[in-house]
Amino acid sequence: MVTLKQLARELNVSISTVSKALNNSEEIGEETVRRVKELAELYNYKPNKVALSLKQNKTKTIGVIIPNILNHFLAKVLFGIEREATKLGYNIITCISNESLDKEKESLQILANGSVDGFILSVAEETQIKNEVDHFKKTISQGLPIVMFDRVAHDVMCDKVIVDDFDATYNATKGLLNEGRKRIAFISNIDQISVGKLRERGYAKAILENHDMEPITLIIKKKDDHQKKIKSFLKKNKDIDGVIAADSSSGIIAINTAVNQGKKVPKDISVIGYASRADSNHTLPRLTTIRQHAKVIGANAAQMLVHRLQNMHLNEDVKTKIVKTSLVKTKSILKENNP
Amino acid sequence: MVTLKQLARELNVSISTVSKALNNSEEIGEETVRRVKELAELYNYKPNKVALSLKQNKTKTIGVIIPNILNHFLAKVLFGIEREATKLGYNIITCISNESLDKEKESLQILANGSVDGFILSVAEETQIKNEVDHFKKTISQGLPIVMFDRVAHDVMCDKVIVDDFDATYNATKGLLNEGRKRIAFISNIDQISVGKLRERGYAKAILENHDMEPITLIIKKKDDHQKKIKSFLKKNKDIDGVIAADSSSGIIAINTAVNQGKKVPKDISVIGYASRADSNHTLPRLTTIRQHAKVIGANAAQMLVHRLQNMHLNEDVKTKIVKTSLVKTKSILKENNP
DNA sequence: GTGAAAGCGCTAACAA
DNA sequence: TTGTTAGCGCTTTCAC
Repeated sequence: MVTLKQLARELNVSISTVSKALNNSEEIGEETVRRVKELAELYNYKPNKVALSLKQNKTKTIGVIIPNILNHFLAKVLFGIEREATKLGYNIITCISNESLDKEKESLQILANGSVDGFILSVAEETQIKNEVDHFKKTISQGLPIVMFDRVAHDVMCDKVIVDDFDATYNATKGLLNEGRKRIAFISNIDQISVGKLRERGYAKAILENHDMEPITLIIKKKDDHQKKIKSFLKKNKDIDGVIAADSSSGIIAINTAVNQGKKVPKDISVIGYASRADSNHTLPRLTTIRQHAKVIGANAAQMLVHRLQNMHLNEDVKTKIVKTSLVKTKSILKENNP
Repeated sequence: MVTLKQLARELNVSISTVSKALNNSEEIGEETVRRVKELAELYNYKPNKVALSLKQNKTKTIGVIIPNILNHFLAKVLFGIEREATKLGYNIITCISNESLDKEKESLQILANGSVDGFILSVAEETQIKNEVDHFKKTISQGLPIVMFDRVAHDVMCDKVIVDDFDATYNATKGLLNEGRKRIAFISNIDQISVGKLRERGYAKAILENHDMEPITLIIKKKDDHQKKIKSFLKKNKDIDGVIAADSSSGIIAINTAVNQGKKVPKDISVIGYASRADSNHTLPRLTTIRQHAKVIGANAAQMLVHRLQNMHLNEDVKTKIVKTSLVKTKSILKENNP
C-alpha cells in the first residue's frame, strides 16, 4: 500500500501538504493539489483505514453478534444490516454466538477493544434462559452503544428493534377462529426464547377468549426428531383443524405431514406459520406465512446504531422500534377467513 | 478504554515498563509486574486493537465475501469460517456481494485499505458469467492472499477449497440407474454458476454412458415460479422415474410435487438433491441428500488462509483442497440402489 | 501556500 | 531493572 509519506517524497513536498491536498483543503495551491491528486490516482492511493481509526478514535465498523446464522430469519436480518451499513459507510464484523452466553460475552469483549464503534445483536438463547445482562450493561457503560433486535433483553437500556410477535400471532389465531376452526394447535420449536414465548401467549390469548376452548400446544425440543414429533402429534389429535407454527420448519412439516396423513389442506386443516417466501414454496399448497420483514429489521437496526454513533454527544433517550409483520395468505387457509 | 499511558501515570512508571510488564517481559522486576498486572486487571485493561494493527501492520482480521447469505449452503460455510477463524484468533469482516461483480470489486477495494490481512470468498454469479478476474489478481498482487471456495475462478492463482461436484452428481445418477431408473431428469436452479454446470455435466456423463438414453433437463430461471415450473414439468413428463436436483429447493419441491400428483416416492420415482439435513425434513419421505459438508469447507478455507498469512515469506505454491461430499440415503430412493 | 510537530496507543531498540 | 525514543499512517494546529 502506498502511504502519504511515499507520495510526499516523490513530489518533494511535505506529508501534511499531501494530506491537505487530498482532503481538498483551501490552504493548498491549485497546481499542487493537481499534482498530488494525479500521483495519488496513479498509485491508487487509499488512506490506511487503521491509521485513520486510531487517529479519529472511531472505526466505522459495527460489531454484529448473531445467535445462529443457519436460522433463515437471522441470516436475512444480517443481510439487511450489511446492506444498510454499507450504504452508511460502515463495515460489519460478524460474530456468531451459537446461542451460547460465553461466546456472546467473549465476542463483546474481543470487539470492545477498539475494533468496533458499537454493536447490533440478538440475544443468545442461553443468555435469555439465564437472564444475564451484565455484559451488555458493561459494554454500554464503556461507551459502546448496542442495538438489540428480535430477541431483546428488556432490562437493558438500549435501542431495540422488535416484531409485533404477540399481536401477529393473536391476529393469525383469530383469523383461523373466524374461519370456524375449533381445534387449533400451536407448534413451536423455539419455546425457550423470548419471541417464542410471545407467540405462544398471543395464540393462547386468542384461544382463551373463547370460553369453551383450551390451548393445544406441541413443543419441539432440540434433541427431538422434528418430523416424527409432529407426525405422532397430528395422528394422536385427529380433530385438529388448524395449526399456528412459531417457526418455519414446524409450519412446513405440519402441512406436509397433514397431507401425507390424508388430510386436505385447507379443507380439513388450516396452517399458518412464521416463515419466509422461499419456505412457503416447500409445501403444496403453499404455506400461509407471517412475514417478519427481516431485512427491514436489519436496516432499521443499522440506522438506529449509526444515528446514535453520530449523535453520541446528545445522549438521546433509547428508542424501541416495532416492525409490523404482515400476513401473506395462500391456499393453506380458507379463502374467507375474515367474517 | 484504559490505555497504557493512564496505567503508567497512576503507577508512576513509564509506558514501556507497563507494556513490558503486561507482555511478561523478562526485563521487568517481579514486584513491578505484579503491581502493573493488578491495576490492569482492576481497570480491565485490554490492548487497543487498532493501535496494535497499525504497529504490527497486520489486523488479524479476515475479509469474507459471500455472494448470498440467504443461500443455506453459503451461510453454513460462513459459519464454518467464523468458527475456525475465531479459534485461530482472527475476526471476520463480512461483505455480501449479492452476486454482483461491482459489489464484489468494491468490497475487495474497501477492505484492501488495511482493514484485513486476506480474503476468503466465493465468486459472484455475475463475475462468473462475465469471467472477470482482474480484481482478484490485483488484490493478490497487493500482498493480500485470497482463498476461494466452492465457486472458484480457475484462472486465478490462489488457494482453493472445492467440492467434488462432478463426481458426486455422476455417482448419484449412476445410483439411480442401478435402481433400474430409465427416465432420470436433472433439475437446476443454479445453471449459471460454475458448480451448477459441473453438476449438470456429472449427471449428463452418467446418462450418456447408456447409449439409449438422453439427458432430460429442467433449468429454473431467477424470475420463474419455481413450484409452477416443476409442477408442469413433471406433469408433461409423466414417465420420469428419477430426479437429480442441483439445489435444495428443487429437490424438495420435486418430491412434494410428485407426491401431490399421486406418485409414490420412491416406488414410482426416486429423488436425490443437493441439500442439508434441515432441508431433508421438509419432505415426506425425507429427501436423499448429497451433503457438501459446508462447515468443513469453511473451516478448511480459514485454515488455508491463516496458514498462508503465517508463512507469507515462504511463498508456498497454491493448493486446491477437495472436500468430498457424502450421500445420505433415505426413503426417497429404492433401498437397494447398488447392484 | 507550505511545512514542522504533536499525538492517537502501542512495541521495541537502545540508553541509562 | 527501568526509561527514552522512534515509528506505524494519518490529521491538524501552529509557525513560517
